[in-house]
Parts: sequence; C-alpha cells; structure tokens
Amino acid sequence: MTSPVITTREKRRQASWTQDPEGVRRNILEVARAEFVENGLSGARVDDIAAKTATSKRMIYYYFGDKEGLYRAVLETMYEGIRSFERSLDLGSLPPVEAMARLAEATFDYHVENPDFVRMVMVENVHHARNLKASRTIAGLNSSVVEVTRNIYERGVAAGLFQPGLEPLDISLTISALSIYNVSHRATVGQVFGYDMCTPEALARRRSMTVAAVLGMLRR
Amino acid sequence: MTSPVITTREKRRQASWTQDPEGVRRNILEVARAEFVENGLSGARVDDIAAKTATSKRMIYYYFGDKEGLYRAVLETMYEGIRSFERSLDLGSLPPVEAMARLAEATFDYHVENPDFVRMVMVENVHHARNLKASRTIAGLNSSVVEVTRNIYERGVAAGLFQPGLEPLDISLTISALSIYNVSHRATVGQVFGYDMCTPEALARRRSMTVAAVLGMLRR
DNA sequence: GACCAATTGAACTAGCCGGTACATTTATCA
DNA sequence: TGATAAATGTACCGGCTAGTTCAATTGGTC
Repeated sequence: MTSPVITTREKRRQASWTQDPEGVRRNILEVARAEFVENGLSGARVDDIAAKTATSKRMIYYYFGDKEGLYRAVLETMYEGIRSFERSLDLGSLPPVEAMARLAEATFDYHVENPDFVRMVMVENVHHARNLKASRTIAGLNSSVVEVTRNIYERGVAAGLFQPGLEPLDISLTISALSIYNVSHRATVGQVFGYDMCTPEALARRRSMTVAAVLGMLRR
Repeated sequence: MTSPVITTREKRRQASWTQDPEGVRRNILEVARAEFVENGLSGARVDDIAAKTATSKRMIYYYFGDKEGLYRAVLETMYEGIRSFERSLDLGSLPPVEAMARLAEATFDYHVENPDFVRMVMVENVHHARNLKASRTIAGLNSSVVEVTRNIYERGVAAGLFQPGLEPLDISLTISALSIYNVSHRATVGQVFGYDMCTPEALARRRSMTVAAVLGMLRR
C-alpha cells in the first residue's frame, strides 16, 4: 500500500529512474523534520535538507512550494500525531482519580517519546504560531483532550472527589505544562543545574510528581 | 554615572561625534535583545540590528566580535536578571506553606513580567543550550533558587506539613514548568484552544492553580 | 505507439548576510 | 601640544541561500 521510502544511499543517480511521488514526498518530509527540529525554521537550510534526501532540491519546491510550505507540512504531521494520540485515550471507564492520573501519565509519556513534536512546538512558539495559524489542515484537527479532561473532572466533582469551579482547559494546560517542560527545557536545565531531566530515574521522579501535582490540585 | 542611551533618532550623522562606549554598547544590547527575542538566533539579522541602533554594524563587531558573541552577551544580561530576582527572594521568615506559596507566586510573576527572558530561554533550548555552555559569565552565576526551595521544604517536612523524600530541585522545576509555560506557549495554546493564557483573568486563574498544584503535591 | 500530464534532474541566479579593510575622529596623557 | 590608543564611520566583499529556468524522462491513455 505505501511505497517504500527511498533511502539516501540508493539515490537514483542514473539517467533513468522510476516515478515515486509518495515515496519522494515522504522521504523529503522525514529529512525536513529532522532538520527543522534540529535547527529551527530559519536555521534549517533547504540545501542541507535536499542533500540528505534521495532526491533533489527541485522536488522540495515541486511538492511544497517553498521553505515555509515544507515547514508547515512537517508541522502538520506532528499535530496529526498528537491528535491521534488524544483520540486513542480511552479513560471513560476508569474511576475519576485513576482516569486523571492515567491521563497525566499518558500525556507525560507522549511528550517524552516524541521530542521532535516538543521541539517543533517550541520553534513554532518562537514564531508566534504564525505557521500554525496559516495551516487549514491543523485548524480542522480540533483537540479532543479538553473534552476528555472535562469528562473526568465532572465525574470527579459529582463523586465529591474533586473540588468544583475549575476550568477543564486549565487542568489540561497544567498537565501539558508539566509534561512538556522536561523535554523542552532539558538543555538549559541540564546546563544550569547539572541535572539531566531525561534519564530514566529523573523521568520516573518527574512523572510521579506530575501526577501528584495534578491530583493534589484537584483534591478537595 | 551611566551615560545616557543614544536613541535611534539622534543618530550622530555629523562628521563630529562624542565617544560613548558605554552608551553604544548598551544601545546595541537593547536593540539586539529585541531582535533575538523576536526572531531567534538564526532568524535575527545583524544588518537589521545595526539599522535600529544609533550606531553602525561596525560597532557590533568591535564590541561583541561576531553575531554569536552579541547573542551571548544578551543571554548573559537575561540570566543576570533572573539571578538577581532569585537573590531578592526573602522567604526564610515565613512559615513553610506560606513561603512555598509565595515562592511559586513570585516565580510565576517573574516569568509573566519578563517574556523576553522566557523567549530567550526557549531559543537557547532550540540550540541545545550551546551558548549557555559557552558562557563563562553565566557559569559563574549559580542559581540560589534550589537552596531557597530546600530551606522551605525542609522546614515544612520538619513541621510535619510536607511529605518527606522529595528532591528540592524537582520541586523547583515543577514551579518553573508551571510558570514558564504560560508565556512560552502562549502562541500555540492561543491558536489551538482559542485561549489567551496571558489575559489578566487567565493569569489569575493559572497563578492560583500553580500554587494549588505545588502545595497539593507537597501536602502529606 | 503517440500524445500528454505528472515527475524529475542539472545548472543557474539574484540578493542577502555575516564579516572586514581602511580611513578618520576623539580622548588621554606625558 | 604632540603622540598614542580607543572609538567610530563608510564602503565593500565573498560566500551562502532561497528560489528558478529549462529541459528531459516516465507512465498512463486511447
């Protein structure tokens, strides 16, 4: 179904080649993602991206128009990823406290496992989310995580377990803040405090503190 | 004592001018800060910075060596700012719970009031803290916030108010995460959720939730 | 197998951008 | 006041960088 990705090694340098739009597109996106994540939008070089693909710079412009178009396409794949993660959450059957803990843990884990997403979001924030705004695709991908949170929260309030009067969105943002920080600020925290937040031990500690903070904030 | 900052307007375009090393340096740093904060390291243009100063590009290289040297100098002023803030904290006389709440609030407020610092830290993380590492100046500016946190925490544990066994650094990082997020992720959150985290009302909510989360996590 | 649209390649370019050469003016101080 | 060092201005450059031109090849269609 999906055509095989063309690796850099097997570059088709002969006079003859086989058409493979899907593969070329995917190959460019993969390389571009690595470059944008590593160097940011302005820091990434189209020539470098092209050199690392199995194809040429010409194809980047053919498929993505310009550098920002390519960046936007990468951004879109990232947001598709987290939306898909959010949809996969199935916490309706768990009791409120367990569900909320599980939500926090899953969110935490997602960010740890997807540093590229985290870095891309950082880059995008440096640019005031200009490309996020410009993407019709991402606009259509509305987040379901707030509704998930609302459901759990309201069940908890009804059961007398959580204190009432809070905004589900704020709860969501708190979880997000505690999850993303470990990855996004790994470098500066590592340098300033001589502490790597991403070792397995550090992550385990930070994970349980995240759950404790979220539940502690909700408990009445 | 400090010479007046030369504004862009009163550029000295005459054949004669007065020397003002301090002023020129400061003027360049101010302009550079705005540009780096707005565009990042690779996004900022030395020509643009020069054009917005009262002096010329020549002086940037005279005083700061190269673009990265200028960036590093800006970064250093930022870290001097937060270290100074940390030293100004005087929470030893407050009871543990109040002191911890006050620490969280003050940290929260500092980030809200210093978005330039927050953005600079973001940019620096995109670059894997390369320039932070390179700065001897910042290395000498060790953070006192962990010791402040440790003091409060240990008093709280001794008083039977906080649960024992936690790392002061982790508590610090939790406060930091919850404080910085509102500013650093304002753009993407604003776009994705249609929610501006930096309105006075939103900040008030997020501020009290931050305190609640931190205390909730510590309470035994 | 001839035609056409989609896809790909190689070489090229205009302008930007970090950095510099060189000359000149201002302050310091003996 | 003259010599020296520090500070500043003007003009310039070489390489990089996003984007393009022009042409060729491929695959499907009738």
